[in-house]
Amino acid sequence: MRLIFQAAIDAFSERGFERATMDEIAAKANVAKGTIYYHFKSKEDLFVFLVEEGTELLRETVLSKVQSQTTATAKLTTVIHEQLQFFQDYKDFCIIILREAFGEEKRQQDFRRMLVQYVTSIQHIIEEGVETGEFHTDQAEPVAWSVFGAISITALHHLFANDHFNLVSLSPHLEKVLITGLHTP
Amino acid sequence: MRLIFQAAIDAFSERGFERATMDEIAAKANVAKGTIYYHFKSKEDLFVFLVEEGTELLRETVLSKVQSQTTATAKLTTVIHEQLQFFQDYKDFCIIILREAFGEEKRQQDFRRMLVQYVTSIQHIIEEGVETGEFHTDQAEPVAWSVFGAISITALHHLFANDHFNLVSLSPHLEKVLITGLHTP
Amino acid sequence: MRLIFQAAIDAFSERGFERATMDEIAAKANVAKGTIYYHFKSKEDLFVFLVEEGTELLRETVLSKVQSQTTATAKLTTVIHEQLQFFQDYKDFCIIILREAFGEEKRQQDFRRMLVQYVTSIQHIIEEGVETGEFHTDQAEPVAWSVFGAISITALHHLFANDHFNLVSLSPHLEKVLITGLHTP
Amino acid sequence: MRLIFQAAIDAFSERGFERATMDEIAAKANVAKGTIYYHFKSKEDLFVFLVEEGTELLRETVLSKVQSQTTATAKLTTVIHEQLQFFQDYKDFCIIILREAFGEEKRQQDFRRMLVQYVTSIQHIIEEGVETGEFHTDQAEPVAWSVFGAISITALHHLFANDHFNLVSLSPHLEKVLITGLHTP
DNA sequence: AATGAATGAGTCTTCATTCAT
DNA sequence: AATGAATGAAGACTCATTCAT
Repeated sequence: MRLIFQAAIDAFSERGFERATMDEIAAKANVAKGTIYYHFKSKEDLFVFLVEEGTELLRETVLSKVQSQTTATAKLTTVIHEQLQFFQDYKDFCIIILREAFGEEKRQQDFRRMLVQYVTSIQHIIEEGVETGEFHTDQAEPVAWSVFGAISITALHHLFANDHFNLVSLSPHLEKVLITGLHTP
Repeated sequence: MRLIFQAAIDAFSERGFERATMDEIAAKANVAKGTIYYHFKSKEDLFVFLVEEGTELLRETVLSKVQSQTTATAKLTTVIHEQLQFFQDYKDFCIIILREAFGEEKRQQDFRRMLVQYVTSIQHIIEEGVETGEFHTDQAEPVAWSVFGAISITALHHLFANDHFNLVSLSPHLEKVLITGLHTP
Repeated sequence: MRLIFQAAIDAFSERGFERATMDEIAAKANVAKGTIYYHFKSKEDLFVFLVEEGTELLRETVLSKVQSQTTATAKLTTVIHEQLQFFQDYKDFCIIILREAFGEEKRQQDFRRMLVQYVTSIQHIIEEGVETGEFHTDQAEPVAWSVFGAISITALHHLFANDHFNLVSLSPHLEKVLITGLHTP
Repeated sequence: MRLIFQAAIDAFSERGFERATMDEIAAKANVAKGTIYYHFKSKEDLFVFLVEEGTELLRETVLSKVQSQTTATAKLTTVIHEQLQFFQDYKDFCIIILREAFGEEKRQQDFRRMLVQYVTSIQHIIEEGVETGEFHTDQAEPVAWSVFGAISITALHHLFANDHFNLVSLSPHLEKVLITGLHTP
């Protein structure tokens, strides 16, 4: 079961949902193909399960660290840092996120809903910052997506451009852009 | 040819490279399947051609407007505005960009190379701003990707969340995050 | 598996490698098309496997009978007789042999290599006969191919000219030409 | 027209009737595909025309030389020599002969009929030899096919085994086998 | 006479899913 | 619980042939 799970992450991230085959996953997991169907109703089912677990883990991992921070600024800094760390640890999963989150398929809509949950948490941090006077914006939603998009795409680019890049080292530069702003004070 | 081109954009953006079928594209274009193969060597070939044209158009559209600006700040503002406008005009293509830009397939690598060209142009603007003293950062590359990622993902989210959303209205909020910074002055 | 094998021999000999279709073979074998692909990687793979088995069988069948003969003359007579018998028993396969043995495709080269093995065995018999003084020639290779060619083409012609022709009855006439010679003593 | 003819021989011998494409032939002939259809009704038509011309040429070439010989032995020797020479000169065509002469397709039957004409001429020589007392056999037909088969297959083997082999040098060895016989006198 | 863009029927191949064991 | 042989629907691609120019 854990073997199948891991094999699926592997296969889906390496080749995407469509190109990954059940044979491939079975081989990676060292089980017979039928065994996968014993545990999961379908390929889609396996994929959705896996994505659910993944986004859940992302949310928990990042937000648990956030809670111990007091200021909104510190919280947002933590989000940047922890999301980078997560992408580093689960490179494969991070690829899946951006590859399969946009589209009209039911599965993609479900997936987007999970993502929205996560980004909404970021949005709450920003709204909190606005209330405390730390941040300044009147539209927290696009800002939250910008934060998420900036972190994700930057991470993804560096992962593909440079196999063993240390994503966390990007942290200060992302803080610079997203929190301080590019403008010279 | 133009019919095939348009049909392909349609199909690929609606269902992604894998799920879109040549039959589907042929039907949308109102030509026989063989006709597509008369003009393009393969599904992949058609896709690559289409993506090349698209990124080329994105680069030209955005950068032509940028050139008339004098300050780096004005240029970056223009990038944000024009890229949003482009995503609005070519919604379908913008979906393709993020869906198919990351992966190990040759096609995806080619695509990434084109994207890098575009983002490098953004990077140059930022470097220019650092030289003129407008901007402050010592790592223009991740910053450029952050800018691109923030715009793209935010645009994509709003396109899927709200069919007829006016993307350009996001412009000021993205400028706020990316240029001014979230922090209250 | 045996069903597929037999169906393939049938189809390939009836219509040749190119014209025979996997649908046809599947239908003849009474299995789903996918089943063939479960056992063989491709049409080519199936064909090569089948040809390998066939030439192997030809060699074994003919040469096992040859071994019990003592003189080279008796051995060559046996080759003629047994090869005719084999062509009679495996008419379909004998058609394949001459149809697909010459050409530049990899498959045809592989096939030729197998054929060469068989003909080399004939060549050894001739060389043996030369040593014992029974035969007289200084170039055993073309002689061996002549023997093989004479038997094969003659058999093939009679098979096509006359559906139920008894090939083995050709034996004495082939011996006459190939061993005794046409010339009146 | 001559260009198309030559291109077709090229293509058909290189890749066989099925694999050779009209596009390929058109390209080799440096004409548009439509032009071929202006001159020939179909691919089959082109092929049949070409094979007819070829066997016709083979028969004429070989038999014209034969006529000037007086004894049956000399005639048969000439057949061997001239057919080898023909195969040397028209290597490509000789490949086609054996590849496409056996099968149930109408075209293959037509083709076989042409071949039968040629081999019948050989048969007549043998019958003549029997009458003059030069040869000894009571079944001229299989003998004639043996002669044809021995020459053809031996030639074909040497053509594929050795690109620039001089086929005519095989002449004495084939005479040895087919006329004198292998047996030591 | 010659062209070459367009066609669509026909093939190979893949792969998620099922089911008897 | 687990297996893996069998399935067949679906999809990419090929290519002989046509026809308007």
